[in-house]
Amino acid sequence: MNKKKTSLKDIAQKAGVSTALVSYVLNGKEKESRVGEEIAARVRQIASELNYQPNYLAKSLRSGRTRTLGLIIADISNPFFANIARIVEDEAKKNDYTVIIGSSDEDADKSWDLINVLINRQVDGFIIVSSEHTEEQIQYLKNRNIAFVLLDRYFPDIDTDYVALDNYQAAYQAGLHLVEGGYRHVGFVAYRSQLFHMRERIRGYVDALRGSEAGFCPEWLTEVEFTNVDLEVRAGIDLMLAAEKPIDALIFATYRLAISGLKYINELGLNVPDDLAIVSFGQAEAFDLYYCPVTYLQQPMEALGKTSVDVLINKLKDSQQERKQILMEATLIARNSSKIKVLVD
Amino acid sequence: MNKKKTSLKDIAQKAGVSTALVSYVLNGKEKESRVGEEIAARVRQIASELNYQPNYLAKSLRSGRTRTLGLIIADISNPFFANIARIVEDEAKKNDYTVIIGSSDEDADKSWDLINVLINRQVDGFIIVSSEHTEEQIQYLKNRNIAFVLLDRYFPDIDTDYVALDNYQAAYQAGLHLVEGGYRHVGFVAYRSQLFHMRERIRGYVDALRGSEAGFCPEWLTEVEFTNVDLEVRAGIDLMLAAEKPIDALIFATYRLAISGLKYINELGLNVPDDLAIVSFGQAEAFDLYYCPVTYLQQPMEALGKTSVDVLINKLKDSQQERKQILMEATLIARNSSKIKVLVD
DNA sequence: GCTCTTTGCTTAAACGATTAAGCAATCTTT
DNA sequence: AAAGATTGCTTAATCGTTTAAGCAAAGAGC
Repeated sequence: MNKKKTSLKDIAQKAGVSTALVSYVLNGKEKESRVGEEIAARVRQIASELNYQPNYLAKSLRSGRTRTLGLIIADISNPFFANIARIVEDEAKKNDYTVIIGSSDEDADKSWDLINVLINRQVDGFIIVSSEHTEEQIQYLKNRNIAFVLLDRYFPDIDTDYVALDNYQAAYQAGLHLVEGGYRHVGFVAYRSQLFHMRERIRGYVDALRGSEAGFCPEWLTEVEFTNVDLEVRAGIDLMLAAEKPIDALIFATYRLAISGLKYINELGLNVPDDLAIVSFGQAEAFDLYYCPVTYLQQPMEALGKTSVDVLINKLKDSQQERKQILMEATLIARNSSKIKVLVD
Repeated sequence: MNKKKTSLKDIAQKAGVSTALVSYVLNGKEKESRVGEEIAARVRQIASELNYQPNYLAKSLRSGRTRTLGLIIADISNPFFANIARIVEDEAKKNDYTVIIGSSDEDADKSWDLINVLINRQVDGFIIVSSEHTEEQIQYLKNRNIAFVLLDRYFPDIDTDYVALDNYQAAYQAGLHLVEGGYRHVGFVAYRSQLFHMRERIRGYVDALRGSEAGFCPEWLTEVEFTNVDLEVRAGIDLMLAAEKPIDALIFATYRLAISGLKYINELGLNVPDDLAIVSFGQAEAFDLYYCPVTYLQQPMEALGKTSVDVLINKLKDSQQERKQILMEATLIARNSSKIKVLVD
């Protein structure tokens, strides 16, 4: 029943030496500090007897580094972020870092809160999936000289390190895939957001359609609020189906949107892909279970997560590191939901 | 460009007072410590000018409490745990606690590592979803007098606080539901594990069938390894379908198993529920997307997560708290995958 | 035998906060 | 006016570690 944690002092007392000596021994600095062999052995012996575990608080206070990273995401219960979080956790652990995760719910105020709490807890650096209207926060971190790297989303107008997807090419690829598969009226469901990654996805989609025979029609683009996904997705799909030129294919800009939309398409009794072809961003087990496996844009999750950690840790080691602005490509995994259309005419 | 963080000392210097005074003021102890009004105002003024943010490391080192909880789960990328994690995070934050999450991958060694890392980081207490063969770790925490509460899984032979599901009644309920729906040969896919919650699920299922006309047949029970889910689920389903009395309904003991199993059932071209009825533990968006909405056992996630945090925090406030051993009930959400069978004979 | 180096340890400051104890100066009381 | 109480602050110890600096004893060099 060890009531109290054992400290350096306890070991020092029991060994009849100073805490400095114990510290040297337990940190493997015996050589540099010329510690006697027998005494070193005895210290180690006593340390293990007392089951000594160093207090990281004290270490950190002294060293000024906590070996802790803050990870700010929208919502850990969203599978995309949960996956990212797991990869970040593992990569951090490999480098002896611990991660503290915070969910911002895409809310700028909550994001501020999280950043402040984590700064107070002295994290060494941040990995941030930015929410809308958080440019100010990013600027603040830059000014305060706090290390961070943006993940998945970045601000083109702020010079920062980032690791993200090439969203334009991903969306373009999705649009092209459908057009080449014989679909002419391709809809797109996105979030109503000024976040660059979302604008890029929309831009990629629009460009792909503009390059097609049928062109792009604004009626085919639906933008929904973060806070009211289910209702607005339904309304959007209704509109796109009732348009002058009704859509025969639909791209979802995120996994969440796809889940919501596919449920509704089920309810409507529409047949995928005959009535409506589907492509979605982000992989998900759910897509495998769908009666018609869903074509999706596979993001290099592992690479995104690992790279962001590595970029950050390198920056912590050497603050003079050059800017790292990394874009990765998505891979389109074609399945039945977007199979080549058999033309009737 | 504040290069350095501002500390109490900086404020004290600028105000021409001692750090003690500053500490009293900023902690609202002016009354008890009889601090002059103007000087208090000045200190506050300077603190906000310098954008003072207290160093939690120092606070914690002094107070012996970090206001940090460790949450140990199997895998944050599993939606069940991700959900739990989010709820725990929110409830903790309400009480001014921060959570550090660690994924053990159901591996006892990794679990030990996590516990040790978090102890070194001086977390105030743990919320633990135990992996198999971690009884020793739990006993260690008890002996060291470290606060913790078990979540979702517990060990009947170790006296601890816990918050979990009544797994026996949940599985029993699932079995009964299918039997009453006219299914006679009900299979069960579980993990091969000595973990009590899994044994209870199996026991509940077996008892439900034993109480039915057709009784229970060992061939209908498949247990698969954590590490080889996909292959063993397939093999198990093959066996249960080829049994002397082939199954006409199937219960999955977890969400992961269901995803794996449903994929295979799709591949086999079996029709749910006509060829095979389905009930699964755990809700998931994926179940909504399935062509035939899946009947599932809804766990009171919110209550589980919140209660575990509350139990732990109460224990931290008052270590003499009595044992809290809380079992919650699952709700069966009946959908088409288990609809009442139209008997042919 | 005297200085110089090396060996093997200790002392003490520092990280940033909290807080019990102490000490003048002023105010109250009788 | 003397004693006691109150006010408004400071001093210094403390939490557990690290690490530069110091110091005594032993060994080396001449």
